[in-house]
Amino acid sequence: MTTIKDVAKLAGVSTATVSRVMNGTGYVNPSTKKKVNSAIKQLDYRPNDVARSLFKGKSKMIALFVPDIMNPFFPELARAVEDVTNHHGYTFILCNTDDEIEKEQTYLNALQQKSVDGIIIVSSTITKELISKIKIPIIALDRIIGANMSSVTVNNREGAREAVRYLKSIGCQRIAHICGPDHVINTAERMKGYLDEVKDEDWFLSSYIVSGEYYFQTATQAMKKLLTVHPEIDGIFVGNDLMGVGVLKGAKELGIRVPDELSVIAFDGIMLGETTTPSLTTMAQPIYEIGARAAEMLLEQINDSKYQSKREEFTVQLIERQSTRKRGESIDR
Amino acid sequence: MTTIKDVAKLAGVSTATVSRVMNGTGYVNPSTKKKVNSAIKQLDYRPNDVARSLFKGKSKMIALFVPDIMNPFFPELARAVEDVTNHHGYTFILCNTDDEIEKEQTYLNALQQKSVDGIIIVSSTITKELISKIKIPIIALDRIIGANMSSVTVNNREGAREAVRYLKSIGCQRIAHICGPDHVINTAERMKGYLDEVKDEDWFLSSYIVSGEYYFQTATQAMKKLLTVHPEIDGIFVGNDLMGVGVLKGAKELGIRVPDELSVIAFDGIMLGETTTPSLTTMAQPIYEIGARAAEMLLEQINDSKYQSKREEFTVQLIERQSTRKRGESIDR
DNA sequence: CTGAAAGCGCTAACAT
DNA sequence: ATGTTAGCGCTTTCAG
Repeated sequence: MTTIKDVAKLAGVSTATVSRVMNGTGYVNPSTKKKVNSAIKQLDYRPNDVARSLFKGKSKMIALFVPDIMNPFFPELARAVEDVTNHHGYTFILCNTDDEIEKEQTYLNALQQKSVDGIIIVSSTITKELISKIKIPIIALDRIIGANMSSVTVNNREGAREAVRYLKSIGCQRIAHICGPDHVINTAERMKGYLDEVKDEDWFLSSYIVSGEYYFQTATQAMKKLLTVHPEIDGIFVGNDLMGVGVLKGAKELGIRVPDELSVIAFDGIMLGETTTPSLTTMAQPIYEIGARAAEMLLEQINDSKYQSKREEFTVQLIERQSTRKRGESIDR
Repeated sequence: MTTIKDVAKLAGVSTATVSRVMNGTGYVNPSTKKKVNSAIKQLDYRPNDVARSLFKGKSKMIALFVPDIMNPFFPELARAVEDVTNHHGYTFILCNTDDEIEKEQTYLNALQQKSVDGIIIVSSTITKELISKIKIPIIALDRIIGANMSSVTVNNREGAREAVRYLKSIGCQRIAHICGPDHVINTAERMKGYLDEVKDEDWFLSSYIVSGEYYFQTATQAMKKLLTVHPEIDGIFVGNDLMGVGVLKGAKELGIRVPDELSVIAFDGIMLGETTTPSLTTMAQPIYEIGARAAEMLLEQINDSKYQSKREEFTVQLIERQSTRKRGESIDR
């Protein structure tokens, strides 16, 4: 490996000078600068980032924690974070935590020991105590963690309300909800939104709410059980798209026609929802934007000593596709 | 940040001794070991990995290059690599290259400067020259890169043949192929397999082969155009599952019933293929296994100075689902 | 404008 | 069995 010394020797200057031209710090005579640059080129020299990191205590790396990389929502999010961070010269590290606090703990330690500059976290299990022990900048994404840390989220509750209102507006009379896992804050928020709209309806039953655990297969099962017990259900608001697709699958298996007999709306707006037939109506999050915004905020926090933590909330947007239709409207396919 | 010096001071020993107990190298008196360990605990000391890396020239990090993180195949693969590497105490870095050689180049440099210990690469664009400049261990995954580097792949050609033979065996008379992008070696292999089985059939036309570029939407378009021009087609072998789902979508839009009028088989075996209705018959790769195996090989190569490069090929397996059915068989749904 | 030298935190000879 | 010391490759005072 060629080092700064080799360059210095070849250019006939000191290592300090080489460092100066590399970093553009301090004055250096144009002619020596030329010599140095040509030496660098000649040797195809690249500075050792590890040595740099050791000196600076920074690594030019940032990490993203996601609970489930197999849920397409997270690759889309990761993609955004990666784009932004790369663009600013950072190396991006993706960590899959399975929403297990032990894995989060392990990653947190490992990354800290590597002088990672900042972390974006999607987590429901991580605790404030754990975070407070970490001195590096952290941003919460998709789910608020608490404490006074910055976060980027969407209006889950209002989005859920909108979804349910939409179902009502197209004539659904019995609306159920397939929710996510208990411990996820989004689950609670979206459920609140659902309840806001249905709890005073005379048809509402608490057994209209079942959990699909944010998994495809679990949602299929849950949906089938639900519709078997409650065949009167004609609309379902599903907690995320992955489960929404599971519900579509369950309907097919039950011989229930979507959207003719049952309207389904979900949440997230991932590409998966466009692949099915019928395609999935959904409350779409601006996935790329929130990922990108979180990355930008993290970079601000890293580079600005007097950064103030803030919470930003984005709005979800209804995307009507084929899994919902006004009651009684004709089938034109 | 607490350093080894702090620990040494508190324990009343030298930093060398602390280092020795941490690493379990050399002799150290049980009683001093105790003192050191308690000092470590008391200070909640964690060694600085950057300093370690600088000294050792190794970072305990390994990276995986994938061409498209939005294709669910790659998260599944990444998951496997991550599991294995974490299990061995390595930090895992996922790099999305978009199959662009510039991004690969950039990542390669960045990672090398960070003393990354090894890289697993899924790439069609990377060149032998680029690789040969890198001195760190590299393994090719999913696609052979050439040179004499280790690789983990599947029997694409034979798998493709099997897929087409299966289509024939259930009575398909006109079998088309939606292939991936030109530059991907898998595309070529799978196409060869297809051609092996159909090129001598009197019905075969070269216009039965169209590209879906490994994208969902492109495949949908390609499929619709194909079936419009060639309505006689009754079987399609699709280059991967993502496109397979696109083909299913296209069929729905065209009003072609799958599998009654058209049988569709794809390649990969990702979870996405189970989410659709009909679910997708496919030649399933052992995704997790090949990812895990590549990771293991990389670790071998990192730790074994006399490692011999090798190529391992796994077998794909037919998974019959709902997108294929024997001609003339009754519909029981 | 440039060089000498200290030091980031750790490990591995080399002494003792 | 333990301490001393010389780096790993880089950056940044501090001199000149």
